[in-house]
Order: sequence, then structure tokens, then C-alpha cells
Amino acid sequence: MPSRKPRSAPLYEQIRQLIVAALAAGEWKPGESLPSEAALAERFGASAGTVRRALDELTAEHLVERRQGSGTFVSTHAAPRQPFRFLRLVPDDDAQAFTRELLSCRRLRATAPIALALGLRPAEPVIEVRRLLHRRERPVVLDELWLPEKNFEGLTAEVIESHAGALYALFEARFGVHMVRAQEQLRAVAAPRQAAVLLRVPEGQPLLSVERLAFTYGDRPVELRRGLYLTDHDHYRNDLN
Amino acid sequence: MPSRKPRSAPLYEQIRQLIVAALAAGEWKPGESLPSEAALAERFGASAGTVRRALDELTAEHLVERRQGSGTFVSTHAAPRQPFRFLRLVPDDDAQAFTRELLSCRRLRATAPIALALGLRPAEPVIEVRRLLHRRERPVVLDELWLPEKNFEGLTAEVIESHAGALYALFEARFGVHMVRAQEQLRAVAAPRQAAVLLRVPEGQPLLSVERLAFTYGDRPVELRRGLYLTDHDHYRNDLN
DNA sequence: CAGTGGTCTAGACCACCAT
DNA sequence: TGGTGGTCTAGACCACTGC
Repeated sequence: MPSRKPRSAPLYEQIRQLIVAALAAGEWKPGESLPSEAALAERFGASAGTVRRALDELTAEHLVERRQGSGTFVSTHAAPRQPFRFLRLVPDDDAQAFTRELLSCRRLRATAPIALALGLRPAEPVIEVRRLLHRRERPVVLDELWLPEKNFEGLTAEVIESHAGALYALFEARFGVHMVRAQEQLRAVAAPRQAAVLLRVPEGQPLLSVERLAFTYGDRPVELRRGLYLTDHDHYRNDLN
Repeated sequence: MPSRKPRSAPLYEQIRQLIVAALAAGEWKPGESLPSEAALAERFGASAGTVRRALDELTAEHLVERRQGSGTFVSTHAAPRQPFRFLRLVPDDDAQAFTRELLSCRRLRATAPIALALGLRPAEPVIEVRRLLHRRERPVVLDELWLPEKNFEGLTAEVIESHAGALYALFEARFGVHMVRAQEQLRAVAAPRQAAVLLRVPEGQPLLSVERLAFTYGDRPVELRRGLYLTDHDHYRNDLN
């Protein structure tokens, strides 16, 4: 028998990690197809069944999508299967259709909490984006985002305004940053004066505060977001399994 | 070749559904072990691999738990793997430990929205439970529950008070109703007077409103719940995948 | 029709648990 | 030590896609 394996993680898990590393390195871009199961089995020296198991895990994590008859593809926010995977706010009645209004896009230095969340050195430069989401001419969401400048060099108001799709699709297409998962912390808060003005509600109005930390491949945090949701005619939907 | 199969769902899916039906029928109770893979394969006339696939799906849905070396067991809220699977409110700082205070337990007739949510006829009898959750002598959650009386006959304040564990463990042990999954709708609301008094906050204080519809085997709704969470020192945590 | 993923089987071997 | 689930393989056949 050949060399001793440390017998740490199962083979399908090692292969999964190797594929994630290749995705992080950009070997296959979002929307592109991966090699076939047989080709990957050859590459990793494993059986097709073991590679399939690794790909099934990646499918469950939404890192790839499989289409019978055509292949395995890197997930993309450009033409997503699930259009609003990361926006859980849904109208009480009909379908959702938001319009976006960009408020500002500036370069500034990370405050201590922002640097901590994003894993940056204190005062490292970040880009702050502020915007409003409207439905039927009424503001519903006030969003503030902070992004490490080193990952989003060249992000300006013009770049955002000239892009039609979702922000995460822009990040992916223009900066090669694909968002994989996120953690959110929800609270009920009283609307501060400035937010109240923008959302056209009285100061002190109860709002749903949603703090999100979003991660790219390899669990690297690359976006901190703070949303204030007006929940008079919308709600945040969550499924517990 | 023998009879034509309609070729509807794959075999592992059919087997999954048969096992769910057996769970719903109470063939194996929460905490008990299922037959081994080999025995189930024999029973359903399939290979071990196919039965394994069905059991893997049920594991992902938290309907069963598998323990290497000892067997496959029906999930239970009595000794859960994940202690707070359905309570997403976590303290900002340290660990969670709630004490419960029962406010009331009464029998009444379902209002229209309650009947609709639970799939009952109008004015069918339901049991209403109201309670407070405290941490460090401070009220944090005001909970109201509505349960179909036909499924929870004999549920009284005394029954609740005499039970040490979680409510869902009580429901399972005493009424044979195991909660499988739930949908929640979150909003920020202003504390109504009565809730404000109970939670010891000013009237109008922003609170996180959590409406939950919980389902048992076969997606049958059996509990409607309305929680008002004080989120000054706690937050609702959610992971987006 | 060739190539892809999806299903199903059979069997070997390993890791873990109970006794 | 026997029984359980966990991993890995090899191969057959099916269903779907795209040329």
C-alpha cells in the first residue's frame, strides 16, 4: 500500500475544500461551468461518486448549481435561481418590486466597530454607500453599507448608478467578489431623526434594524450592512427548520 | 418486464414519504430508534444505498438523528441536539438562560385570523397560553400561543406549571404533537399599553414582533404564536445561506 | 446522438458503540 | 465481538440538454 493518509477529513470533504479554493482563486468564474464529474474525479484521483458527494454539498451551500444534461455551474448573483436570497423583506400582500435611490458613496476611514467586523486594521479606508429602497413611490428601506476599499477599488456613485442589477451582481461582475453567505442581527429600534426624515415617518417610529455581515469564499467578511426597514406593510420572513 | 411504474418521484423520495407517514402514525415515537438501514431496505424492497439517501434527507430536515455505531433515532424536543432551534433571540453578550412565568391558559373560540392560520372552522375551540420569559429578573419576551383544542385536550395551567422542560417537549410527551418546522414573520411595532406594563417598558417602546406558525409531520399547522421581544440587550440572529 | 447529471445497486472496508 | 452508521468504489441504466 502507498503513503499513509493522516485520515483526518473524509475524501469528499477534502475535495470540497479544494474546489472552494479553486473558486476563491477564480479558476472558474460565476456563471461558468465546472469540469464534468468524470473530469473532476480524474483530477482528484477519486471515484465519480465521491466527487458527486462533494458537489452535492456545494450545491446545498449555493456555491454551485447543477443542471441535468448540461453541467455544473458556479453560482452567480447575475442570473440567480432565487432572486431575493439575501433580502428577506416581503410585502404583506402582492409581489415585490423595489426601486433604488442612491444617497451617497464616499471614501472614509473605518471606525473601530466597522474595522472589527470586517477584519481590518483600525482606520483602514472603507467605502460607505447609503441608499433608499422605495416601493410605489414610498421609501421602505434605508440601507448603509461599508466595504473594504482594497477589495472595491474604483467603486463610485457613477459606477453604482450605471448598473441596472442588484448590488451583489455588480460586486461580482466588476470586483470579482461573490457573496456566499451572511449573518444578520435583528432588532426593533426607534427611528433616529435623520432616518425618520428619509423614510418620511415620525421620529421614534419603530423600525426593524438589520445588521448584516456578508462573507465571500473561504468565510472572508467583505461587507457590513445596516438596514432600517419600515414594516408597516412589509415583514421579514424566516423559515425555521 | 413487470408492471409499468408511473415514474413519478424517485424511489428514495417515495421511501422518505413512507417513513414520514410512519412517523406521523406514531410507529416510532420521538427518541426511539428506527430499524437499521438493512432492515428498512428489506421492508421497502430497495438497496441500502437508496434507504440511506432517504434517511439523509430526513436528517437534513431534523426529522431523525443518526448516531454512528448506535442507530437512527426519531428527533425529540426532550433531549435536542440543538437546544434553542426555534428561539432565535440571543443575548448580545453572554449565554442564554430564561425563566418562564405563566400568565394565563384559557379555552376560547378561534377568531377568524387564528382559524385561518390553523386551518380550523370558524369559532372552533382553541387554547390560548400567555407567558413571560425573563432573564436576570427582567422580562424580555411576551409570548401568546393558540393551539387547536382537539389536538391538545387537557392542556391546563397546572399541566404547564408542572412541566420543567420546553413547551415543545411537553407537547410531544403529553399530546404526541412533535413540531417539525415553522414560518416566522417579523416586524417592529410600538408596545401596546398592556404589553408595555408586562415588559416594564414605556408604552410605544419599539418591540420586535414575531409571528410564528408551527407545523407537525406532514406540514399540518398546529400552533400559532405571537411573541413581542425586547431587543435592548438581545437580538434575533439569522443566518442566510 | 454524444455528453451531462440523476438514480439505483452491490459490495468492501472503516469507525464507533454497546455488551 | 457483533451490529450500527460512515466512506468509497465500480458499474449499469435513465433523463435531460444541446448540437
